[in-house]
Amino acid sequence: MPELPEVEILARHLRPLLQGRTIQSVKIRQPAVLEPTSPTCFKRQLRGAKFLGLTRRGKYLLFELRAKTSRTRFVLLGHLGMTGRMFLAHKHRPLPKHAAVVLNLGAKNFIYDDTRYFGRLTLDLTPVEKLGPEPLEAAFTPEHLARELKRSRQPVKVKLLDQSLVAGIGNIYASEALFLAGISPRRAANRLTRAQVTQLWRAIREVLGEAIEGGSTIPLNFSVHDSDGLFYYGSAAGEDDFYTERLRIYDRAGQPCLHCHTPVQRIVQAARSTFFCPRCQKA
DNA sequence: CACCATGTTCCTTG
DNA sequence: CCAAGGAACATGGT
Repeated sequence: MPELPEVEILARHLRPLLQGRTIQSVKIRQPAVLEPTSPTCFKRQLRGAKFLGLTRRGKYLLFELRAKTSRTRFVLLGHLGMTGRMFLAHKHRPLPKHAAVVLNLGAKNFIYDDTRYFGRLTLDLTPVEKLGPEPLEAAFTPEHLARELKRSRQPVKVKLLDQSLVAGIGNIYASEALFLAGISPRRAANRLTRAQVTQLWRAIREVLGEAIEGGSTIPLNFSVHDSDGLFYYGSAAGEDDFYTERLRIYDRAGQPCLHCHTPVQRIVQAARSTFFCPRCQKA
């Protein structure tokens, strides 16, 4: 469940579990997720390396490691795509069907599982260089947002998915932020008023911040104890209901708007679903 | 069989 | 060079 808030929650969860652990061996079951890094290069670099830290940038996870022989630091980049999960599990647990990469840490394995294999676990860091500012940090200002939106005639909803504008907003939170800001997703990015830009800026931060808080304070939303007593990100029974209950507009087509009870509309923009209230978010 | 799915990149077109 | 649109990637759920 990977947009910025979910990735942030995962990073906070994994950080203390990985810190100080050494990779004993590496199993690659789906080489495509390493691209453009080769399996040979990947194994050579990771075997014997130790986890020093873990940070997040947009929807990416940056695993900081120290190499075995050279003692040099390097970064392993992770991305969950649409269906990726990363978690620790006891070494004797059977691997999930779509486990793409398994890092043996001794008693436990670090598993990257991804049904559709759209995600990445790679040594290539170039995607991170193209990202815009972090939406919850000081570099993301209303002025930045205004300047970037001015350059585009695309619908504002589509533009919010551009990771070079601001990093971490995905299809769900784009709809959520526009709903909170009371702006139509169809409005051309460069035609928002100054007041709307400020509203949108505020809404983006509120929606993402709230999702991190909500997800991180309620254990059921993000983890469940497996038979080994280990945390497991995702796939908790009842999680989907819980998760969607927190969303105000996404996936609510036909249901009454929480503000005015007008039926929520679903439209398609850039081949992706957008949800909005035609009354609260007028064009 | 149809359509839908939390993402990104590549290719084409203008 | 840039903006914008669409296909591709691969698998599963309804």
